[in-house]
Amino acid sequence: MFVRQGLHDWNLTPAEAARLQERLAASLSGGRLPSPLRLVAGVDLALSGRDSLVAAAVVWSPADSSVVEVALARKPLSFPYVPGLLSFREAPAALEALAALRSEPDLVIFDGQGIAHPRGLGLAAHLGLWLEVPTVGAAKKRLCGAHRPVRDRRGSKASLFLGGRRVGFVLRTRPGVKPLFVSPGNRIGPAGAARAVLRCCRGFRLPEPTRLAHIAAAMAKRGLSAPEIERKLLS
DNA sequence: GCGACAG
DNA sequence: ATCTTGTCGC
Repeated sequence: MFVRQGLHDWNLTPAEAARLQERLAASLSGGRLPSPLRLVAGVDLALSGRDSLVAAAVVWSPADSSVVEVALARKPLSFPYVPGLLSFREAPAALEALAALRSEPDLVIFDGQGIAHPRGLGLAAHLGLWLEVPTVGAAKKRLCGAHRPVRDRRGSKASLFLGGRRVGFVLRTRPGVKPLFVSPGNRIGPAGAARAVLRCCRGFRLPEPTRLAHIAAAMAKRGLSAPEIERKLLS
């Protein structure tokens, strides 16, 4: 899919990275949920060995719940894991995998926060600046923000507030399991982000695009080749 | 100083 | 995230 180039460098110090986030957050925009939603991409990464990351991008079709395409990318680790600076660690590999996709998804879901971030620029929001389609963050844990309890029914949600502003929703994608922290990345709003994620859920806690990307990344980590992984996911 | 802290 | 055994439930 189309990915912008050269917005800024990734090899920065933690202090520089935090300052850059505050500056970039100002360029984020809202928007409506694309309709129809034909193809949705999901991205997830896994540690490959002790010094590299493998990113997996899976394109999925909501219409028939089928996998359309899988792309992988492996990059050496160049940034430590620091809460709040996750994008600087995962973005290079994630962007490379997305750029390798032949199809053009209408939306991309990431395993992490969108604008529900201390400086308003979580993984999905940051990466959204390189893409021309809406991005959504669907994290398994809370990074920041406060919310009311969420009822135990599929689709139930509670607004996630940060600094007096609603930055997303805590969404129950499935009864009996912990809710997801959904927040818009770029080119979409909180409601659209939550609707998109719920629309991609098929009985599991995680939306299919991200769930499948997680499986693909885990297989790549174990040494399986891209063709083998795609073959297994397509079946 | 004491918690909280995406993956 | 990753390290790890058994265990509860459909």
